[in-house]
Amino acid sequence: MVRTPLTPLERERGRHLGLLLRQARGERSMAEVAAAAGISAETLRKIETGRAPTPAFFTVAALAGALGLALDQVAARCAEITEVPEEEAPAAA
Amino acid sequence: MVRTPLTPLERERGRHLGLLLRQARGERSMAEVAAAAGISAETLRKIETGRAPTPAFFTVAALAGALGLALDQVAARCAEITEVPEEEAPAAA
DNA sequence: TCTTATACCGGTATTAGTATCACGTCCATG
DNA sequence: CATGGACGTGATACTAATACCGGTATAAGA
Repeated sequence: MVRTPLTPLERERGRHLGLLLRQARGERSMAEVAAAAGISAETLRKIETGRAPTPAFFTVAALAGALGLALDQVAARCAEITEVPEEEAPAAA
Repeated sequence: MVRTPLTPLERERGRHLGLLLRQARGERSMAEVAAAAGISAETLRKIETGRAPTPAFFTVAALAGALGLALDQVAARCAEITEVPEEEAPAAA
C-alpha cells in the first residue's frame, strides 16, 4: 500500500478537531463562517462532522482565523487525542 | 470543474511555507526531521520544495512541533503572501 | 576509484480533501 | 399546511497529498 489509509486515531483526532471548530462557531451559521474562511459550506460541514479528518493546513488556518482561534491551541487540543474510544474502535479494523 | 486546482497564489504560499520549514530545519537531515514528525522523507522534501503546496494540517503541526515552530507564526508568515511574483506568474494562466 | 550519505527528480499507486448536486429532516414562521 | 432556512447524508467529479521506487548528482571519506 502506497498511501497509508487514515488510522482510527487520525479519524478520532479529526472528529475532535471538528468539535472544536463547531464549538468555536457558536451561533453563527455554517454558510457565514465558511464564507468568512473562503471555503464551501459543504467542506466546513465535512470537517465539523469529522468526515474530512485531515483537512489542509491553510483550510484550518483560515477557519481558525475566521473563528478567532489560535492554531497552536487547536493543534495542542488535537494532540491530546492519543487513543481511540473503544466504542469507536471496531475490533475488525 | 469540481475541485478547484491550486491557484498560483496558493502554490506561491506553499513555496513560502517550504522555505520556512527548511530554514527551521537548519543543519538537521530531512530523514531525521521527517522521522521526528512521523512523516516520510519524500513528503518532507516535497513540502520543503513547494511541490506539495497545501499539506495536511496535522502534517504541518507535526513538523512545526519537530522544528520548534509556532503554528500561528507559520500561518501568519504564509498569510503575508498575497501576490505572486511576476516571474512565477505566467500570463497564460 | 569506490563507497556512502544526502538530496533532488520523475514516475506510479492509492487514499483523501474539496466542491457541486440532490434529497431528506428539523424547526421556525407565514 | 406551506415555505423557507439550516443542517445532515449520500453520490459524483476531480485534484492533491502521501508514500514507495529507481535514477541522478554531489560531497565526504576509505
